Amino acid sequence: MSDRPSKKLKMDSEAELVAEAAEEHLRTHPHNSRPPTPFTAHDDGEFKGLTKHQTTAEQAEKLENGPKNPFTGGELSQQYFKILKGRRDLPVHSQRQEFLDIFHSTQIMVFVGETGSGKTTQIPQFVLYDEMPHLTGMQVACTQPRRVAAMSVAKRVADELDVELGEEVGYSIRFENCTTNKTILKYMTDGMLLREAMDDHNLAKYSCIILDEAHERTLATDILMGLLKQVSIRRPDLKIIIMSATLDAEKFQSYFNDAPLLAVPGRTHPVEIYYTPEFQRDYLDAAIRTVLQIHATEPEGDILLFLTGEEEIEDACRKISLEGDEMIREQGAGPIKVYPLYGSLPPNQQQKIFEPAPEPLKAGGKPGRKVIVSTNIAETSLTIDGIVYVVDPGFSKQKVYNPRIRVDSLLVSPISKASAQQRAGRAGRTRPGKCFRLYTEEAFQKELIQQSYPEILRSNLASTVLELKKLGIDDLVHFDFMDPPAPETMMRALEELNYLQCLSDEGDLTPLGRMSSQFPLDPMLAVMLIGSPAYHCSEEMLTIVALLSVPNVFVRPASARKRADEAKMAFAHEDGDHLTLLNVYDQFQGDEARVIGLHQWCRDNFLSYRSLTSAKSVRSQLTRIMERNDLQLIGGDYDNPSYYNNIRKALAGGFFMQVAKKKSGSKGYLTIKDNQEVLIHPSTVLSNTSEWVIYNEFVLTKSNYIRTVTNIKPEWLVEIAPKYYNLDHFAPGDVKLSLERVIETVETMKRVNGDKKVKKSSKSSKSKK
DNA sequence: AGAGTGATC
Repeated sequence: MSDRPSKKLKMDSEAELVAEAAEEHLRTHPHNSRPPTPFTAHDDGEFKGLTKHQTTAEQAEKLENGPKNPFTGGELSQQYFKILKGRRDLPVHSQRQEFLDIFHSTQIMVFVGETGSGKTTQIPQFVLYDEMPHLTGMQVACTQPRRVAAMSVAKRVADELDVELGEEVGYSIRFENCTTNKTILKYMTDGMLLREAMDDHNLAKYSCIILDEAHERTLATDILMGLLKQVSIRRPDLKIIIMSATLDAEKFQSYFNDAPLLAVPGRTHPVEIYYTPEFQRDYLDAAIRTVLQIHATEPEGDILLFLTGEEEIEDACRKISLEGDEMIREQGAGPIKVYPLYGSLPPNQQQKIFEPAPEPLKAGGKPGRKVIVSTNIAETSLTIDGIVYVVDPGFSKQKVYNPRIRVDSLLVSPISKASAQQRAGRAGRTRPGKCFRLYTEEAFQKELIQQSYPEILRSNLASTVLELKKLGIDDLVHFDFMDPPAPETMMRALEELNYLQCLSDEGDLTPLGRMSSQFPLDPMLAVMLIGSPAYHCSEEMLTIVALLSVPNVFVRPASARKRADEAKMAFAHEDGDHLTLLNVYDQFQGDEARVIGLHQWCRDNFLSYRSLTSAKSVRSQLTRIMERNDLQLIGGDYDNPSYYNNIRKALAGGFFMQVAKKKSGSKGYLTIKDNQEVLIHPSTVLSNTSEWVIYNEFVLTKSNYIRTVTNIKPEWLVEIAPKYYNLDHFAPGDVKLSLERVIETVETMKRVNGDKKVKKSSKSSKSKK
């Protein structure tokens, strides 16, 4: 508390910065004329006499005790007091004063609260009582990695504060802004806060920003941390809290200039960990045996088994069910019910995991047991109460990005220690549990890495780099990432954005780049969309882009693969998968589907209702952004013979870097520039005769595949992207030779046509067939 | 010839 002269000096410059921030705030929020700090409540409200950043836990608790709602002045309900009692039992409550002391003493703090500590619901409320945003006109934001979490926590906290959801407490997620000008506490997805930051570099409307679940290290969280570190200098009045679930908080502390830490214990039951004595060669088989053994020998309680993917899970479910039935017949075991759980499962089937375990076969008989076989989704996104046994083979599918060949792939890889701990914790939510790890203790100690690699190290960064540029960060090379991505990944992203003309040769944002950054899309797709009015097909391109940014619309259940493939062929377009997607959407929006009912129509045609409806929301969001940017909404004339050609040209305008050429005398293709040998993914509708194709993605599974492909003409490419198709930069080979011939032909045609002058009217000709 | 962990704007 000593006021040394040096500090005094610093205070002065800080005051200047505060004034600057206030000015900026005034510019963007002219209605608010209050200085950001210091602030004492003088009006007759409940907070009268309290000074911001000097309140105590006692004062806050007194206000919480009523009789009036301190934030609205309204009456408090019975329900409120009932919940308040429960809140006071949460582990964080006993450390409220300790929290406030640190909060007051520092601009940035790290808060570690393990499962059950109450951090997500309580800490933001602690902040409210100290920041008094309802009196200062500022807001408190709390970010979550997932939409459902943002929504459900906001609802809970609205109840705890006895206010209507969307009024004082609200949430903001994509497609849904549930806040008003009364909102003082806003739960939001981290991606949403990042979007806001792109238009408001100082996040001027917030007086405190809480990043929750920071340990998950999502791309958005990582960028926000880097951004907030910079904003904290420009806005000394902004408080920042980094919340994490793991004890591995030193990394956050040291990143934020040795920010102080507060750790609060969680409230979970102990979980006993068992390891296998030796390495398991076949983890799938070991997992199934372990589940059955638990069922045969362990007391009542449900089982959660972690596997890596849909097929593996469905397979395991079948086997466990079969063997379980045999155990009932032969050993008199209790009944067993097995449920799969993975992301692409329809919601009604996902819900089934919450059904109670089966009843004993006869009264007083052996208790029934529920077994859930799940992907990582049960590690973070979904919590299931009643799990007592966890079986953890130690693997998950993880995204890996290879910048050299620009390939995203999903690899089955060993999980991290943190993940293993998280999985084990799932057994202790309702009572003490057991976790069976199907690897040795030595492997756990020596082979598992501490934390999973953050997403930023495993992703293509094209959209991230564009976002950073839009955030006003010019010097990306020296941007202070918590974990800096590989230089090669950054270079690839910069290069790609330059070819797309989103960045100039100097690395500055171009008007096209600025516009592209407004779309929640991969820059390639954004550029394609922005360019589409020139080909008279922005309506069609909106549909295609929307469908490319939702999960696959084609459903292919293992039990009906052949019928599903036939259903798909009914939508097929001879020129490829993008046009096939367009056909699907047009029919989804058509009369026949409406008459049958969209759900039924989707079932009949093996299409995902969920994906198609979410594509519809994406499409309307993208349409609004097009309108806002005065981009023409225009659909082609279906009867015009060049209708599909225009769409294919527009596709090439975005995908000109993702092109493959058929290898002569082979079923394979070569990607241009990289000369990677690839196959067209078996899911395509395209026959194997197309010479040149553009592809949506390059995936590495059992082989190198290009997926979602459309047949194009090479002369379009050299016209659309002459810079990229500068052949000096191509390695010698088959592709280069073909391109040289193409360019030669194009040049010749230009020369010949140059004399004749191309007729301008050709575009408007609507010749009917 | 043969196939999708999870999430987000």
